[in-house]
Amino acid sequence: MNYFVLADCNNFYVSCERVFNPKLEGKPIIVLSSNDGCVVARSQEAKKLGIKMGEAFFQVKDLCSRHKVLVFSSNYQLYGDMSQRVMDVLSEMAPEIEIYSVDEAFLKYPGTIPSHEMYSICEENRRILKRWVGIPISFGIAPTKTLAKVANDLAKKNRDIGIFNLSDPVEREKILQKYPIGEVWGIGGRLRARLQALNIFTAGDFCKMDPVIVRRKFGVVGERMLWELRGVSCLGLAKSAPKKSITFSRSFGRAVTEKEELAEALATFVSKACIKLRSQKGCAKAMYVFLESQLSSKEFVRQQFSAAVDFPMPTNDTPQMITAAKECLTQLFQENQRYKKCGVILLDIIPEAQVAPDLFLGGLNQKRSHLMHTVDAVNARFGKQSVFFGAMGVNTPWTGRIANRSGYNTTSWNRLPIAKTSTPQTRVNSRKSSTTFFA
DNA sequence: TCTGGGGTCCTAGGACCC
DNA sequence: TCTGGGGTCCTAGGACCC
Repeated sequence: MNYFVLADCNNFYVSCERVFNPKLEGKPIIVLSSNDGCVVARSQEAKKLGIKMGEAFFQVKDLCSRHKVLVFSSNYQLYGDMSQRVMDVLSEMAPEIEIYSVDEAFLKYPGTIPSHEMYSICEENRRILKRWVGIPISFGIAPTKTLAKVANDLAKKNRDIGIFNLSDPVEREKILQKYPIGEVWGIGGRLRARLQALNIFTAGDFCKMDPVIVRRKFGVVGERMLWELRGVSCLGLAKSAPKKSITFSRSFGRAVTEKEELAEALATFVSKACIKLRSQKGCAKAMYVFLESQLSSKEFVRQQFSAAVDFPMPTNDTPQMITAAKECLTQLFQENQRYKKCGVILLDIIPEAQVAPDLFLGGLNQKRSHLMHTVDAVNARFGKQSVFFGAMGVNTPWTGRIANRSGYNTTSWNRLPIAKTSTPQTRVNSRKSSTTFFA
């Protein structure tokens, strides 16, 4: 038996904002999604005010201004960079690691370590991460990944300690008996409803079910969940694998009606998706292009139009894909539509090395491939979009709202925080904080 | 006025093959 | 009269995750 430990950063995006602006400690803070659409992260103080995850911002705006909630637009460059730092440190700490999301990782330790010692290891890891990176983190310890998720959830409920050990089977049984089934990792709204209809309300109830029946009613996924909750590990650490599909899409800041603007947006998304594709040394066999328009301003209903292209040879060539995306746009575009969003998805991605030369088309175009890699190298060295394709346009009138974005404290020399030494205590201030109070 | 963005896995059913 | 059986691949859709 091994230990699975789920390390999960507390209120990650909020914590990232706080690292470079300590004045934010103890204040209610929320971070919004792209386009300042809805709430994607909340500090404890904001949670206490009743602001829900995923709630539309305009619906809580008044509440925010009444309680002086600090509102940030999302700053993915900052969060991505901070995530990298956290994961680097965690990788040093554990024998094995699976980076599960931007703010979570599963760690695996050998079962020979005594349970109480696992606890001490996590205490130490927590202390180091806070000190080295500045991000508070919680640990859940258990014999399976699903139980580690439960343990982490319990750790978060007592964040001063921030660690919960669910290794002891007797104690575990008592806890699972009270743990709502809908909170279990892998149980969404639909499955919860189906389980409740069978009088299964807690993880403990579920554990008592017959595996054969669970298999029949809920498939392999259900049965796996059952054994995991019973303490039998079915899910190992996933190896980091190249993406099988890459999506790039955005909602617009306003309705877009011009075909040219859509073409520029699509070219931009294709270009970004291709950079990601080449960075994992992949080629896509197909591309899917979609546009979304709003049916009416009263109801939140969107209509989607899509087209797909199969490439004669798998490719990662940006100009070729931009051309293909433009052809899709021509098929899809309708005058007098008010488009709110568009995007591209690169599909059926295979490793570059596996692209078989075609009898008639030949192999990958070496010259073009070299050009693409040179463009990527220039942009990596001199900053994003030092070189870009004309088709992407320069005005980007379609970009979304980002009213309150913090600085690029970790990724731009011009935005480094300044340490003031004139005051008795050294304080770190962000030079150009665009934080605003809604007052 | 205003509601994000990016993924994965599994299953069922149809097409097709021998 | 009587119409097999087994396998693979592909796709769409469902469900879930952060």
